[in-house]
Amino acid sequence: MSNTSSTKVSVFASRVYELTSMIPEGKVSTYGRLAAKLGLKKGAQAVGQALHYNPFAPIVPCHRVVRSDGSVGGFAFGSEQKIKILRKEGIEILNGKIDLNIYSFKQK
DNA sequence: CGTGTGACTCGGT
DNA sequence: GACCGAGCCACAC
Repeated sequence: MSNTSSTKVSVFASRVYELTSMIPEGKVSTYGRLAAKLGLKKGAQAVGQALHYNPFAPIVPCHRVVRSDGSVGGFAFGSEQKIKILRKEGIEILNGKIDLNIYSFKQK
């Protein structure tokens, strides 16, 4: 996903997609965690925007990124869809919330 | 270059 | 638990 020649998307966004695409199936990550990996411990919102503008919508598993409190957060195609997909991947969602203690994907 | 906005997060009420 | 306000960051105007 690295934009080598053209600058369709910002470098920041490219990194976000890269990190997002490496999330394994059945696991999830949070906006804040991705931001931290980019060196922006408080740029969770910026990460969220990058995913919102996500030109790789179906390619990048942006649905595996949720809020730090376990809420599914948002989704370009609607949070309902997001939940559906996550459940399909084997993630159990109770009350629109995900058990981060079980499904959170932490990589160093 | 200043402002507003949002798929965020945290702390207080 | 829900609502609110403040802080942070990238991006569009």
